[in-house]
Amino acid sequence: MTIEIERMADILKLLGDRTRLTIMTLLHERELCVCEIVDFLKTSQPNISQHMRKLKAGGLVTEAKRGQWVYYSLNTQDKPYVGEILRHVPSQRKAIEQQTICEDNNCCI
Amino acid sequence: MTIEIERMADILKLLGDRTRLTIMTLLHERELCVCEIVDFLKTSQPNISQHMRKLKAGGLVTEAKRGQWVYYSLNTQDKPYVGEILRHVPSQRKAIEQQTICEDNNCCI
DNA sequence: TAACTATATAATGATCTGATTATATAATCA
DNA sequence: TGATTATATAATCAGATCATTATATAGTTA
Repeated sequence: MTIEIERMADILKLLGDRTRLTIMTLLHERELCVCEIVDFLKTSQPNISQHMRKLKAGGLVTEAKRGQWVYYSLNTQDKPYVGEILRHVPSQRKAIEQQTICEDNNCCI
Repeated sequence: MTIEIERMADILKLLGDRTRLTIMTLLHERELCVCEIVDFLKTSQPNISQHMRKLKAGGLVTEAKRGQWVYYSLNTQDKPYVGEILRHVPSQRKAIEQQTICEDNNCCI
């Protein structure tokens, strides 16, 4: 029981960071590769990579390698409260659609 | 919009700590005074006091002074996802009932 | 094979955080 | 009023966290 609280606190801590919460909200719309997330968040690739590693270690996302790209998607079926949280975060859909992903460096083409 | 994500991340960060998440779960059962929380969590009074200050600053709890005691209760009506989270934390009700609150120092009598 | 692209890892450093110890404030009680 | 109880605040510190810079790995393409 105590262990479960600890585990939940760890998950909430992962969500309690602006960058990671935004990433999770983006992934709530659709699967994305690292370079898309980098483009969207206007931060460095290693920064995103480190955050993805934490999210993966926490079991919140899964990865799928395709060619030279690594696609991340949500893995939160077993944590209904995470879905509930993401449903309450302002959607990033419009922002995603408006942005021509990878327009600068033409990644993921 | 971005501001709202920031705000949500701040709230989730508050919940992303074992001590505070347990406090919130206790308060989800009923209003409690500081000394009861101290007794339950087996930690120091200043430690709880600091956490309560953070929770209050984050708008997650409200306080009510009665005599020399300060009672805290949840203030999450406007944050439905917080209630959703707390509903998924293992209940502390039995633990609360089992424990004779303040049995050692007879506080809150 | 060499150059290029996408991603991961490592090292570093500034900042933040949680807990402790000591002290202050404020209400109650004898 | 003085002692006691409940709570808050301040100072300190070790450890965690986030971002950056530099470098490594691995797949792709010319």
